[in-house]
Amino acid sequence: MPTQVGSQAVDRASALLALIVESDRPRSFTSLVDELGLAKSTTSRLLQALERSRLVQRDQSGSFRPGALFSIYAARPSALHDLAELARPTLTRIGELSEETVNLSVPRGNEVVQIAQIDSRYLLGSTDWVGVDVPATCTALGKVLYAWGALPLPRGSLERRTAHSPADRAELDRVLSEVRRRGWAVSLDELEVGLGAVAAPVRSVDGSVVAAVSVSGPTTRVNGHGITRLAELLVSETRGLSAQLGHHQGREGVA
Amino acid sequence: MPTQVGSQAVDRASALLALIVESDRPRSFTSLVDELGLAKSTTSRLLQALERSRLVQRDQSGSFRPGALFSIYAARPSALHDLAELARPTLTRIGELSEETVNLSVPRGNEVVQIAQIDSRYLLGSTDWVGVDVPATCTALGKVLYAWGALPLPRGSLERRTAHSPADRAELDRVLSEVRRRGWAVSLDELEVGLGAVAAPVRSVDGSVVAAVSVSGPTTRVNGHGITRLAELLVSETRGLSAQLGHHQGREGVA
DNA sequence: GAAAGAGTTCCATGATATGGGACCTGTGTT
DNA sequence: AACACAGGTCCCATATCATGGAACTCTTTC
Repeated sequence: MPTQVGSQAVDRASALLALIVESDRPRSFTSLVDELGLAKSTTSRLLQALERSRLVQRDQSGSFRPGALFSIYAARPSALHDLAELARPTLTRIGELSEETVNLSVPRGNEVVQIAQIDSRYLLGSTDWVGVDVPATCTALGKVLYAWGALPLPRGSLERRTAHSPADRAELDRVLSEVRRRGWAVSLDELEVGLGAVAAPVRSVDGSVVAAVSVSGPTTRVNGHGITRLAELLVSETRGLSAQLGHHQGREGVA
Repeated sequence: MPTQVGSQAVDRASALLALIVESDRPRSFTSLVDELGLAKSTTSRLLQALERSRLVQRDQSGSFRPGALFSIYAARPSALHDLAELARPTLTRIGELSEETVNLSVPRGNEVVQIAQIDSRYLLGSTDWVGVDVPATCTALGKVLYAWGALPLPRGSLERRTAHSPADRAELDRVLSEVRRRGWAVSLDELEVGLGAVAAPVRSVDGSVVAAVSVSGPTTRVNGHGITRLAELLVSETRGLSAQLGHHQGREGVA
């Protein structure tokens, strides 16, 4: 099972590029040589080619970072949608296994933005469904994003929707540290009586939380034992998704 | 001046990739073949290699889009900083030519976030300086982002800081359409008496405005004739920056 | 049902990537 | 100062690997 027939040079260059993109800090020439085991001369030539095409660039110290083409891509308004595309298989799987509604959200400013939803296994349309101004402290997704600092904590008093919504800052802090401890968040009757949700974090290379995935449904189904089952499903699936984003277990970030 | 000595295959693959990343929408196999003039077989092989490495992916219809590695990169919290890195030469040049403070901002949520600043030609530290809760309608940067829909228009009545700040929605609308007409925005004594600024938009591949660059200083220097000079400088420099992001003149987007 | 279109696979050919080693350059060591 | 060493680039003969034409498959169109 050697390299597929076809394009050795391109495969090697791509491997270099992947290494550079997936690590969270610039890579030195030597570390790349060591990791891929290629000849120095070959590595040097390939990197020069990648540099010429703006796929990598060198920082002041000569280490390699993702190049301008990546910035160009990241500046596209649609870049986040493509994250949804990447997550699609995971979301679909969660939807099939749980038979509930699944959401993928990212923080934007002080708000939680939904970028994908699976509802009885159909992925919703193309436009972002911005959270209809729901108080994020009452949602499982919001709690996850708050818990790991992906979203700035709300200032002032908390907006509540039901008697179960977190009442004040002290209660919220308690809830969030519980979320961090367990690794997932839950929201029962907090946004609306009869509505329940469980959510887990998606992490990036450097361990920071960049998104959250939730499963939600009526509390007739989302309750007691069901919650544990859903949480386990979510945690294992989001762990896989995080790995796709280059996250390595055990790098849980500082926050 | 044929292809540099070294790596034909990698250069060609990179050219393909650049084409895919810099275009606004998925590219069909044939359009890529036509544009680069490579043999179908070669193109096919190279694309397969890129696909294998997650640098490109096919959508349902078989067209090519940037692959998961790009999403991985875009999900990094630092992705926007890298935009600043890309813009650095441009900002520095503006700083040297204008001898005033230069800022690069992007919209995030409902706010304007500064991601780079040049002050008497020094680039500021690493942390984002979030706009200290300044009402964006009183700033040149804010006006640019509002004018082309990069930032959702504020709801309710406008916060004012001086007698020159836009007073109401009607005035703001008038100002914004003027901004669109001219291609740049100005703010004089609107945020603080004695403070003046000029700003111009940075556009992405699809023509949408993704960022803004401003020059600001005391109205003793930023005034009358000086403003026109600064605006011309800004417009020509941001046009160059937009081109680096893949924007082509004449695609000014729909908004 | 034929024909055009889109894309992949095959294969002989030689152009092109390869890696060893020379070479350069900057940095710390005696 | 002279020296050693690591990090990196350049050069070049070799043969491996990419190349493009053509054959082939699958799908869409008329």
